Amino acid sequence: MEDVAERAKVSRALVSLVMNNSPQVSDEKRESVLRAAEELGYRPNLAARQLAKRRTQTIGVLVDDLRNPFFGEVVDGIEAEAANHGFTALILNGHRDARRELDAVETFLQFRVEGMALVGPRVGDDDLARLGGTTPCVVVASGSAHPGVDTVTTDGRWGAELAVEHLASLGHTRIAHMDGGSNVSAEERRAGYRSAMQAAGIGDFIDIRAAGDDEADALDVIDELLSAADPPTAIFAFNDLLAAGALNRLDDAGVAVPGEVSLVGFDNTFIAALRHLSLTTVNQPTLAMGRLAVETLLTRLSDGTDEPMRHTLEPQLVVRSTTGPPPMQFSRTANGATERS
Amino acid sequence: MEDVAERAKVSRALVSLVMNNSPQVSDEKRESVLRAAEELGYRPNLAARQLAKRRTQTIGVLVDDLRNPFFGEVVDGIEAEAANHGFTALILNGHRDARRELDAVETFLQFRVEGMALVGPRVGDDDLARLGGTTPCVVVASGSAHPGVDTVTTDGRWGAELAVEHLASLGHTRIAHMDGGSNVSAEERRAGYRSAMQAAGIGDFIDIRAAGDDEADALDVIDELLSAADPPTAIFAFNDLLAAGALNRLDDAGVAVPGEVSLVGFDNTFIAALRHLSLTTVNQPTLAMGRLAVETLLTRLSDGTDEPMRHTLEPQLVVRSTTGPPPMQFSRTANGATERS
DNA sequence: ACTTTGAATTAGAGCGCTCTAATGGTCTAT
DNA sequence: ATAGACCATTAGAGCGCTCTAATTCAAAGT
Repeated sequence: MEDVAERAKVSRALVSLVMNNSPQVSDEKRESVLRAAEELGYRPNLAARQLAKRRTQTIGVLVDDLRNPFFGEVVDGIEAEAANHGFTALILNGHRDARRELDAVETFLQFRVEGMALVGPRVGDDDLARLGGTTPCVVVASGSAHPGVDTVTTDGRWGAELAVEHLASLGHTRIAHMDGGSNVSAEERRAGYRSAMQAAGIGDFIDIRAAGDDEADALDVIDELLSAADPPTAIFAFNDLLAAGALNRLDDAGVAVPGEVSLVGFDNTFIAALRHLSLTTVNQPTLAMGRLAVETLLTRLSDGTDEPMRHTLEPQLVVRSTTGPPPMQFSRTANGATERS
Repeated sequence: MEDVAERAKVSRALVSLVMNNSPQVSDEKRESVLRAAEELGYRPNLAARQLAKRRTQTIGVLVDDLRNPFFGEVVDGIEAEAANHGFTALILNGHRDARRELDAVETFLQFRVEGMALVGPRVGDDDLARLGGTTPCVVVASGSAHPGVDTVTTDGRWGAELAVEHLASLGHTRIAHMDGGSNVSAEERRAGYRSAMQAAGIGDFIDIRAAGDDEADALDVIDELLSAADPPTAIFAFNDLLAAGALNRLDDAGVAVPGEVSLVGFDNTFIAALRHLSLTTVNQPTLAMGRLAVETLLTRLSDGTDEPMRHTLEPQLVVRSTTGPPPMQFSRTANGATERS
């Protein structure tokens, strides 16, 4: 910078003004500074700038898993909106592990990011609240009951209800749920599953199996389910990846979908839309979630509100080809009872 | 930091030493500094540290597209290896656009990253070389002919050859290639396709169609291909996503895979492994590529070598269920000519 | 002519840290 | 005792920038 100033025969301060394109610089000087900068290949040092400015114009984005396209889409939304507001998004990977998430957050904090968006985090509520105290922090796609943290989520309970209602309306009664295991948003979907099962009058059949969020997590659970005394005729899976894994295993076992078992996923990632899977699923408006996350952060930055901000978006059932009526011997009779024909 | 020093009744310098856990600090002082830091919730300011240290211990990772799980896997490898060496990986998204990639690189440069890994970049060779001059820079999964840049790739030519050989050995002669369009690695795979076609003695049937790298890019091309005068009996697609899109469209059109048309993808992403797609594809060792990318960067940082480093990894054909012999009327006769029966 | 106004420019302190060289202290060798 | 060696600790400059307040200068007003 020194050099640039010298070459353009101005002061360092003027160079700084030009670099931040301040309006109060004469065109003449601006030109000559820019030229000098160009010639010297000068590029402002972000660390120094941040230090002096005492702000970083940066938000941290923690992603649970880069392999899951769902998160990719959310992050796309966040990045786009952040860029709109002149912020840079720093992406860090949580690797589906609470400890590594905490490390990443620590890194963000040392970077002095102005806000953090945690996309599908696995850290507990108390940790979240502690973090939120330091720096604005919004949890995306994961939900948190803690009053100290802002959230942007799709209504998981509602989404689960949509899935179960859909299955129930097709005539299913034995609807099992492969849940998200330790995943934070798993609880909501479990609750939705339960309430919808009750509401449909088939609460007796509630069957929740601990699974996970990855294709591999589905395998054992499907085996269990198939070998149960009264196997389900429909399965509602925590997410699309899990559903895809389930589909694999069902196929292996020679079980027809939706002929013998119906299957519903969650997220509406592009893999659900692949014609050969054609998975019935619940859509989450990923891009909107990303945008909203950034807006929430910015509001929090300007406002001094104390109350937590909760944005809950509407899920949407996307019916494709993995759901259909249950096989005949399990279909529901007129009086609502289930019996073998 | 001032406050911590005061509270622990030591100098700022000592706090610095503790924070960088220097061995030459007495246990007593170390304890009391750590305690003071804890009590005050002190966290070193990374920007200040980087400025003073004149190094950032950071590498920039530019990803072409966060939605493509292939890139997610490569980035996972990079992050893991970077962490092993005490580096933080800054991830930025190129959004499949050369201009935005350049912006991202500019950001990296301002951050003074010590090295950059460009994963599947679309920027041209000349731009790459210019960047590489400033800061060590390795191109991953994209290839570059320019002597000034290091690369880590899977041999795309070989991979394409494997795909075509496989199809040819099944008896296909009309093998079309849906290429990667403007994608940098598209050229290599085109070349491999060509040479393998020639080698198999079916060079006359070479048919390359400009497509892209996304499911959507496949649609029109498949329509074209199907309505051609002499439609192919096999298609080699630039990547799995494109192949998945092709599968969709073929299904729409009522074309049986592999009954009427065989299909091969590239990358061996998890979607290829999904039983319902069960896509024959060419594997790229993603994790290894990530690790190797970081190693290359580190070597470049320590060594003062001038010559470019090129790591070319071995592709592997993964045969699944989208490939089979061509339909009877197109099968090859004993003398190697193709004719309708 | 002289002040007033305002715009363009600059000097210089300070952001929070690290690093070099200097300082003080303890221990052994002479 | 005294010098030398060695360790833990500290003072203070400096990293590359921004920002406030001060300065300069030209045009306008009286």
